[in-house]
Amino acid sequence: MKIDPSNPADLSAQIAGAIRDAIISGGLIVDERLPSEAELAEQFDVSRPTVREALKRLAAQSLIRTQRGATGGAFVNRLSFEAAQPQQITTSTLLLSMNAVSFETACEARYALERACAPLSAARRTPDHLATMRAEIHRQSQPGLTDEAFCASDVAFHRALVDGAGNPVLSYQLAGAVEAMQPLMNMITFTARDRARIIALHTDIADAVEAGDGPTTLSALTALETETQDLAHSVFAARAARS
Amino acid sequence: MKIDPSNPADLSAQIAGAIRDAIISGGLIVDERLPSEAELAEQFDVSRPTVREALKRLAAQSLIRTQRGATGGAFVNRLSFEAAQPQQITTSTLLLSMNAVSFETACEARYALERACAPLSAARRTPDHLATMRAEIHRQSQPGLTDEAFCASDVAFHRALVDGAGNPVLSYQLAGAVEAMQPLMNMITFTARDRARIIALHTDIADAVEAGDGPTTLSALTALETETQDLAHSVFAARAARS
DNA sequence: CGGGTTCTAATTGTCTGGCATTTGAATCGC
DNA sequence: GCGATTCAAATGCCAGACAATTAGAACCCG
Repeated sequence: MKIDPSNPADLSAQIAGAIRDAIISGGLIVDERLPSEAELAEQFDVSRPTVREALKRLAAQSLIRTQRGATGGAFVNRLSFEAAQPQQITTSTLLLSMNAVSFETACEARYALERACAPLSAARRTPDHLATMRAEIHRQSQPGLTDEAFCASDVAFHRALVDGAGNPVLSYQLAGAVEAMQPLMNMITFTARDRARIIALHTDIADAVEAGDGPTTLSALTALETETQDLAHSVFAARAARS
Repeated sequence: MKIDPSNPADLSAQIAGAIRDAIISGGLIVDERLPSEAELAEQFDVSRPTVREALKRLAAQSLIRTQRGATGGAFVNRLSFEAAQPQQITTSTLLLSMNAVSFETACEARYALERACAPLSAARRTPDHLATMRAEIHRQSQPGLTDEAFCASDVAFHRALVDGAGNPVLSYQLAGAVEAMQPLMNMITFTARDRARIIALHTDIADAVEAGDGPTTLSALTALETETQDLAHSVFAARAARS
């Protein structure tokens, strides 16, 4: 692991990159302890604060964790799906909000990905997943629910559907796509009739999943996408006309 | 933006979190300049190195960029899909390598997601995407290609397919799933006959995409998944028997 | 008056040295 | 032997300073 002092890039970035490469390539294995900050400083011929900045960069990506005390130090983290999801969600949310992605594009992506999970979920979902879906449908039908709460329940419903596929890779990827849509969905006001339609389609999906019927799940999801797109279209059109 | 000195968490982590929240909530907008390190140190009542550690954490997530000089400082980054992809790929790769995800699970997720893009790609791909796919097929048929190069070309082919959908959200999400599979694919040795089968299926996919035929693209993709799974199964079985 | 040059101030990047805090382990007393 | 104490190692944090970079202001000269 070497760095180039004449490189215009920050030393801390170079050091972080070197350590990251070592982790990715397998040179450093999970739970292995890195040299102490003082030792790293000597190895790379930089000061301790510079090493610390590099370690903070890695900590921000959950690649390492630090522990104080006698046997403390920096340790290579086992990157778990649970730990990676919040980061994934944050990044996805910011990507949508900062890049003027249209509702249409985001919605299309989300439903396309969900349809990828639907047949698997219909085949493998546990009773738990199904119970979560039913519970969220019930919550959505409560009167007096705010639009935000309705959207949050919608997200929970769809995440249960995705998790039902029993594939952690899919759950991880979809978490970003599904959660990132929430701020966009929150821009929509749902009338009672809109909610009733959505709840009916959710029920169709839950029924199809319960029956293990992949194709019906797919068509219900597609109907829900159409419904959502139409709803968003009319809401945005009305808003544009009013202003 | 406030921090709690008695909080057991690192001050730099708290500060980074406070600034991150400000960015997510819209309190700080794209390209806005943050206060200088000295000013932030005063605001949060910490030292400059601590502020710097916080800023490095944010820089590691591409949330800010820094610039030296008179009008320099830290600026809120516009998180672009291009900038986010390498991070997404790194994380996905580590998730697979560190969590003993089976080839089967990863492969299933990848092809499920790809199938989500396939109909869209068949409908919208530009001549560029098609040309890339054909070029990669051609490369794959070159004799003397190493297994690594073959896999890399395979990834490029599939990324072109995904990008053909013309949906940046999908491309972003899929980049992680497709690229992360490469290390797993590299564990497989491809015989000439294996390659010929894969190339034939790639050609089927390219033909279907060129014809704008979504269903055929789907079935070709499914055939490719089956082929890949069978291949991996036999390779791993042979390896297990030998040892 | 215009254009190029120099100067200056602001800001980040880095270093030195130090102290505080935490925490496991060794040591000592019983 | 066992518990309490001490110790040492490591991270967390701070103060101050200097170097490097950069944009703009001031200045000089034709």
